Order: sequence, then C-alpha cells, then structure tokens
Amino acid sequence: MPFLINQAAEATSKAFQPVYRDGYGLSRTQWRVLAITGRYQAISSRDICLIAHEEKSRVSRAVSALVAEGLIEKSGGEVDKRIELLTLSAKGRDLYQEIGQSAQAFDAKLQSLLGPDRDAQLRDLLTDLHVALDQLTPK
Amino acid sequence: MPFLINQAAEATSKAFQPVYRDGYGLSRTQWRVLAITGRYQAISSRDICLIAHEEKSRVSRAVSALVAEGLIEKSGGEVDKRIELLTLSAKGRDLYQEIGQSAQAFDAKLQSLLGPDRDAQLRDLLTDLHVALDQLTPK
DNA sequence: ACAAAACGGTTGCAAATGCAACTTGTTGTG
DNA sequence: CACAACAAGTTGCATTTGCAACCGTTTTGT
Repeated sequence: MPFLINQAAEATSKAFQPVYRDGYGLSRTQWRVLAITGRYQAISSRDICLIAHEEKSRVSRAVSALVAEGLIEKSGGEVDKRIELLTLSAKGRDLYQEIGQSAQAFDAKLQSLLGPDRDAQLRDLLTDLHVALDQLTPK
Repeated sequence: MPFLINQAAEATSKAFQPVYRDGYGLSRTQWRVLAITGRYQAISSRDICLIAHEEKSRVSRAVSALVAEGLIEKSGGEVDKRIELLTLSAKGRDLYQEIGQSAQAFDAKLQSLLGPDRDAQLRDLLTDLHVALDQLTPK
C-alpha cells in the first residue's frame, strides 16, 4: 500500500509540476507556500508548516526565495517579535490567481478522469487515511 | 488534490519508515529495490525502474549500496552484456522475509484502520488515478 | 555491412533536503 | 525578578536528489 499511494502521489506531482515549475520557475514547496499565503492573507511560517506538514527549514528557504522574487512580503510581528507575518505582494497575488486557475483546471481534469463520485470518494479516503495515520504516530 | 494525496503519501511513508530505516539502515529506495528483487527472483535494474517508477540513477545507487551490504548479487547478463541481473543473497532473502513481515503487518493495520472495504476501495482508486495520469502524460 | 540511433547502467555535479545547532524573543515557575 | 524551558525562524553541513553526460553494447535503417 505504501508503494501504491506513493506512486499515485508522484504521478500526480509530476503531472502538475510543469505548470508552476517550467511556467514560473517555482519549486513545489514555493508554490505551496504561495498558495497557502494567498488563501490565508496573512500567515506566519510556523502556521504554514502546520498546514502543509512541511519542514520549517524548507518553508523558511522557500519564503526567502519568494521574498527575493518580490512575490511575498514579510512584516515583523506586532505582538510577538519572533513572528514574521507573510503577505502576498501585488505581483504575488497575480501569480497566485494565475496558477490557481491552472490548479483548478487540473483538479477538474482529474475529476473528469475518475468520475465525480469516485473523485469525491478518493478525497474522503485520503483524508481519512491521513487522519488515521496521524493519530497512529503519536509523534 | 495534489496536496491531499501528497500529504497522505508522506504520512504513510513516515509511518513505515522506522521499520526499514531505523531497524535496518536502509533508505526507502533501497527497501523498494530489495522488495522487488525478492518478489521477482532475478531482475534487471531497468525492470525495477519500470516497476517502481523510479529514476535509474536512484536505483543504480541503491543497488550499489545493497551489493556493498552483501544483500544483493549482480551477475553480468548472459545474452545481453549490458544487463546486470540481480538476485538476493541468503542474507538478503532473510532480510526481505523479515521486513516483509512488518510490511504485511503494517498493511493489515492500515486495513483495520480504514475498514476492509474502504481499504480495497482506496487501492482501486489509487491505481485508477495512477493509470489515468500515466496516459495523460504522454511522456 | 556499417553508421547512426537507442539502450542499460554509472557517474559528476549542482541543487534540494533533513537534521540539529543556533539566535532571538517569550513564557512560566520558584 | 531571575532563570530555565520553550518557541519562531535561520543557517551550516552532510547526505540525497535529479539531470545530463557518458561508456560500452545492441539494434535499426539503408
């Protein structure tokens, strides 16, 4: 089963990679950070880590790169000075919208490949699995 | 959806990793190669690549490491001199059996977490997705 | 029959990754 | 209030990775 799910995951990744990578020169993690920042408006690196289940060093470097590209802006935290609050720049918002479009198109394509009901089923099962595993590993 | 499946895949990987990694010092790819070689008795690197959908350089290095550990044996091809045929050593077979046990136990655990029917469903959907994606990307 | 293309496998190298140590700032406890 | 434990984020370093170039071998087209 690990085999199975990994293969499916890799295939999915590889299939969508061209969009953000060849199209905009972003790494997978960079795109994720961009997407999450876009969805949450203002968010800390830490929360991105929690949401995306990513290493904090990975996120940190992705953020640096995105800031260097002028896609994301950091604003030192108001209350807690350790926290760097992240927001999209205008340019970042544009890119987020643009890739977001493609992402939705891709999702739609997947859905049409599997059929809508099976697609929904799969989503269900995956989240279930994820949750089950998370509580299996007490960390 | 890419998010979803990747998270689930990573969670699954992380949950089983300790067995081969902490227990036997194998990388994920090494374990895969060992498993596939065990299942097919005698197989070439190339076929492992095809079956596991892995990079050939990754497989090559994993094989080298396994040979160095005395788990796998290479025998230069008979007909085609390019091919290196891989077989498990006695030690390799033992390890394969041993980890295989744990793998089955892990699979059983997953199955009990999801319920047998949902588990089967998930397998179905994952292979479907994988197939669909493979033909979506003409390569 | 022979040059060109293709193939199995290895290797070099730049980039990505994981982990732990570290910096700076916060919180809790005596 | 001081001091230890802890948290956010960064960075250094060893290892892994992906990609492309490469070597010897086989197949293909003409």
